[in-house]
Amino acid sequence: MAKAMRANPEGPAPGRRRARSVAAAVRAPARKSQPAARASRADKSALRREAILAAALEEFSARGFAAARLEDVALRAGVGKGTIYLHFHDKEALFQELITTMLVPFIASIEAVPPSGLPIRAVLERFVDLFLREIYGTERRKLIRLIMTEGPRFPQLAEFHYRNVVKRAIAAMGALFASAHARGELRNDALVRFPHLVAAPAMMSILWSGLFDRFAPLDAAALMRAHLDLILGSGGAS
Amino acid sequence: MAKAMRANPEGPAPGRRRARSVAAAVRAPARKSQPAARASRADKSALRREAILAAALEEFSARGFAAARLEDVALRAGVGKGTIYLHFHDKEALFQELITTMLVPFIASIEAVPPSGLPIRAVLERFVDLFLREIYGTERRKLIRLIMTEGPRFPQLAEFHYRNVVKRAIAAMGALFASAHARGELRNDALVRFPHLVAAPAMMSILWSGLFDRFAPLDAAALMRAHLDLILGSGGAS
DNA sequence: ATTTTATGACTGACCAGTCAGTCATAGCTG
DNA sequence: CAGCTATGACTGACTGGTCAGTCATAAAAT
Repeated sequence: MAKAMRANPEGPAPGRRRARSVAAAVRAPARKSQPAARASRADKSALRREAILAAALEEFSARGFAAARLEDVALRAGVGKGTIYLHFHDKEALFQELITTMLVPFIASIEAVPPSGLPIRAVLERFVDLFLREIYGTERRKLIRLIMTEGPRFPQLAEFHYRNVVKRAIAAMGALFASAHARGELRNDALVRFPHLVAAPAMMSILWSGLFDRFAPLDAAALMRAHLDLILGSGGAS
Repeated sequence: MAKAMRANPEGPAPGRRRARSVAAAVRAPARKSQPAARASRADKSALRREAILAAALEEFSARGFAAARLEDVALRAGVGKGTIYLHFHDKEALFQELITTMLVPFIASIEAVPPSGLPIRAVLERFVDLFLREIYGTERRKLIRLIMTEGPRFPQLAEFHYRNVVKRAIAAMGALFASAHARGELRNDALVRFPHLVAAPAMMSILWSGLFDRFAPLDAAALMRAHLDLILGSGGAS
């Protein structure tokens, strides 16, 4: 009895051997603007940190926070286990920083979108494109899923994400819908009262991709477009 | 260093002492139809099993599969740890049976809903009520969230759930929308092509309740009603 | 008394986090 | 510039604690 226990390994565990050391990549002096400069210690350190974060995203996202092993993270990053602790205080700090630092670049761009006088349809189409290109189509999708699945166990993280992403996005969307509604571009005030609704299919796509894509792939782009048709009442039959 | 590690305990861990033994409840001969009959072994066994399942739902849902401790499940169920192994082969089997047995009663009712000639709006309102009353308003909500969060690590479970719940529900909804569309009750065919869309706000409500309810409660009933207005284009302003 | 069921102390595996030792690099010296 | 030393980034074997699963014993049922 007592077989492994670690649910559904996937990938890394078995015959994996330490990813081709970052050291190799580091040694290559390929710095764009200063071609001749050797990688300094600071450069290498930063590269290692990045490698650890990328590896952590993979492992946490494949196994969940509790079941992910830091040794696997180290292995995947091509560093020793101890190195992780030179960059992060502990497992939880690594997790929190992973979420935080990978999301921060996006926080700025959330409200930076010009709410110009474009028709609501055009604005939403841009958001759909943005979502598909910059989130759904990248490893950021895994990040969002991590927040959704681990959030309940990390209240600080959920709160951070709420205050910095969700709340702002909802406020921005609400304003957008309010003005569109005032201009008579919406059939009713449902979206003004619950701007959340516009994002529901996006969340669903992300969840679906993790759960059912294996045996029932979902065309997220088509789904999102259909959703726009649905809530904005485009062409269509009948 | 090396402090506890178990992220965000909540509830049970500290000074908890074994829930008032089920044995006590079991001993009370309160059987409805056979008032005099002592609780038989089979009855007691079944009660214990139920208690374990209920406790497991609480623990798994609060901590996640990997971090939940079977000793806590036993404590909460008011039984010894060994007793769990009289009813379930191992931790994973307990988890899978939890999901499976608590969902099976619902599987039947999914397709049993009369797709009679009612207007689509009335049918959907019933579904919304059903969802709010039988899922969102009960501990089944935790079950659904568990599937969403642990599903990726338990492919069998995800597949079971897909084949027995999701696929059927989508098929039934699709048929419903197709006939409504044929009768001219829908503006376009978005819902016919992606019946998924009708469920997205329900999924979102469940996720939200686990993540953000603490500091930004969401009125799920109002959200669902607004969603119906939105996709069916009811009264409203403008 | 015998059989069935329940229990919780125990075991072994596992893993987060540590730290003494290694070694590449920065910087100094002649 | 070549050689040498000091530095601290890096490593992985190790420790301590945790927990799934077992099993000898106790309790209950018949």
